[in-house]
Amino acid sequence: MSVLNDRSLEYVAKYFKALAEPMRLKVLNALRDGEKNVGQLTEISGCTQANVSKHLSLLSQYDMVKRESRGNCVFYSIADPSIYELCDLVCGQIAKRMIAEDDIKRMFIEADKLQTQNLQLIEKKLKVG
Amino acid sequence: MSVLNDRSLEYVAKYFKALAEPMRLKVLNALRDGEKNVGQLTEISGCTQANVSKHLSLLSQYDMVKRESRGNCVFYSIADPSIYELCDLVCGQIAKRMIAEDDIKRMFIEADKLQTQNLQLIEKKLKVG
DNA sequence: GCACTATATAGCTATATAGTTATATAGTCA
DNA sequence: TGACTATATAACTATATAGCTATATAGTGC
Repeated sequence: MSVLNDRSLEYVAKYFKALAEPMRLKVLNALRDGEKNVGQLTEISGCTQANVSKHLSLLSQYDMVKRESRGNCVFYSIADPSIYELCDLVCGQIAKRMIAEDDIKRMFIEADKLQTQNLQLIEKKLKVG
Repeated sequence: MSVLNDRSLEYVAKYFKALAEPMRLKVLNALRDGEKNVGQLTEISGCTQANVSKHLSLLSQYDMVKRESRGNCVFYSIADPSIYELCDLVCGQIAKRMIAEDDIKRMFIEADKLQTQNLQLIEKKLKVG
């Protein structure tokens, strides 16, 4: 990075920007266990198909995902596994930051499991109360 | 990343977003060789002092930089060296992408040197013409 | 106290883009 | 061909923020 000029910095920044949207991370995350078509990704992401298409278009612009149309479906898969390295580095950093922050620490350790347990607890309390 | 819920994805996205601005990358890059005060960083970045302060504030919010005031100066330094790991990973990816793209390939190899040479060539031509 | 320097913040404008709905495009199958 | 499905794009709105200028805050030295 020491020899990067302004134009290169812009390029690196744009690459990070591609990873700086929760919805795109969600899509990338969904592709961890193999290719999926736009319809599947739309269902997983919970937003509109148009929006997913737009995000996928941007991700493929940066060669992060690979596009392959079969029949009248289009399948996307991870083209650049180093994306996950990036994400894991960030997660590690964030986790470290959170050691002292009890209220959000839980986010990273089996967060979804805890969520489910909490929901069950709330349901129980509602039944009792 | 596989167990991250929506809230966590937002958090990771925000972290990437902090790195997704050329000016902030420039500041972080300037801190590679040790701490600098706001005045120095203002000079290096080439933008207003107010803007630099705002970027530094955001970077310290994510524990990327460390703030230390001495006298009536405030010195900033890198708090989290893994930022450079991230940047290098991205640079590696981008460099790989560019092998086939001749027009922007030069960006990464002694880009600044080439820029200087070009400027000198232009100056020469202007003197001749 | 006052003058001076360094940094941070407030208020503003301009721009980028995530999300939407509606529509266009491309493939399949009758 | 036409009806249908899947994906991409167009046009728009709302929001976030990078940048600016002006001002506030905090430290130093008289």
